Amino acid sequence: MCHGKSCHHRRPRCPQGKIERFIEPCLLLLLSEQTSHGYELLENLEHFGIDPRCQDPGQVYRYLRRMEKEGLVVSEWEPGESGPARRSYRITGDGLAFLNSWVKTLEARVSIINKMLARYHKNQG
Amino acid sequence: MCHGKSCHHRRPRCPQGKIERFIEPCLLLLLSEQTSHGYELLENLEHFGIDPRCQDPGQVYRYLRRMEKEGLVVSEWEPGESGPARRSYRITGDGLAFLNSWVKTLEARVSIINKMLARYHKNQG
DNA sequence: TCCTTTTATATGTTATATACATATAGATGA
DNA sequence: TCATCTATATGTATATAACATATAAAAGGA
Repeated sequence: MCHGKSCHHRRPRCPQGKIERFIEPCLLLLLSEQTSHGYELLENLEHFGIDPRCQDPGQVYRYLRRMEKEGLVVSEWEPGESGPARRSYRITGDGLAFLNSWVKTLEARVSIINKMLARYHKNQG
Repeated sequence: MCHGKSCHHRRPRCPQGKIERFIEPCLLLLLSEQTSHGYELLENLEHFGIDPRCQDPGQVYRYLRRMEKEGLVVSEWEPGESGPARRSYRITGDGLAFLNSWVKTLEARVSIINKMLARYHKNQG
């Protein structure tokens, strides 16, 4: 993954049109499947089509800490199997409920974008 | 529409998950269909499922001015049929091209969100 | 042993975007 | 004349994302 000091990759400039706070429901979904820690979650965001090089690692850690403060997840330190200790996160009941409401929001968003795209394509056709 | 001083409607608190700068492609799409002015565009955003009470009118005018500065649209003052003068906007070639690239971006976003939603629903099923 | 890389977490600062509030003014009609 | 509708615009605060950097344990090679 190379986020270390020696890595000089530049994250590509990511274009507009991001979904605000989208990594939040993604993290909650991953945690609804199994407990995990920041670094692993960062890698697994890739499964959602989020280029990990596009993703600011700092943001992931900040979201996790915030979600814990809000009671959506809980964490505890855990010795690393190989490597340094990790903060292991587990989703709570509130977290699951919040994920459900996020899903409704996202479905509404998709429907709005699709309405716009349909109108665009109708004009072209 | 009641945006006047005497209107005490409060815009409902709109939840997270907005698509960043989404009104920009919506405005460009509307302008690709016909020239229009800010106030009319504001009302027509409703057709995209955007609650006009959720939409800050000031944002619409700011986006129009910015897009003009960027050469995506051009404007000229026009006497109002009834009511005050309007700034009438027309889309440019650059604006049409930009709309096309926005559409690609939005299609990519939809596919990412759908991937996430599919995974969520698979877990529930 | 020293140095580099990988794994892992965290925060400071700046830039951008949105939300909220308000100012201005011409036209219309009671 | 006074309220309302139409119409455009900007000031400011807050939220979000982007960019940069700090820290440190463990693993492995020279």
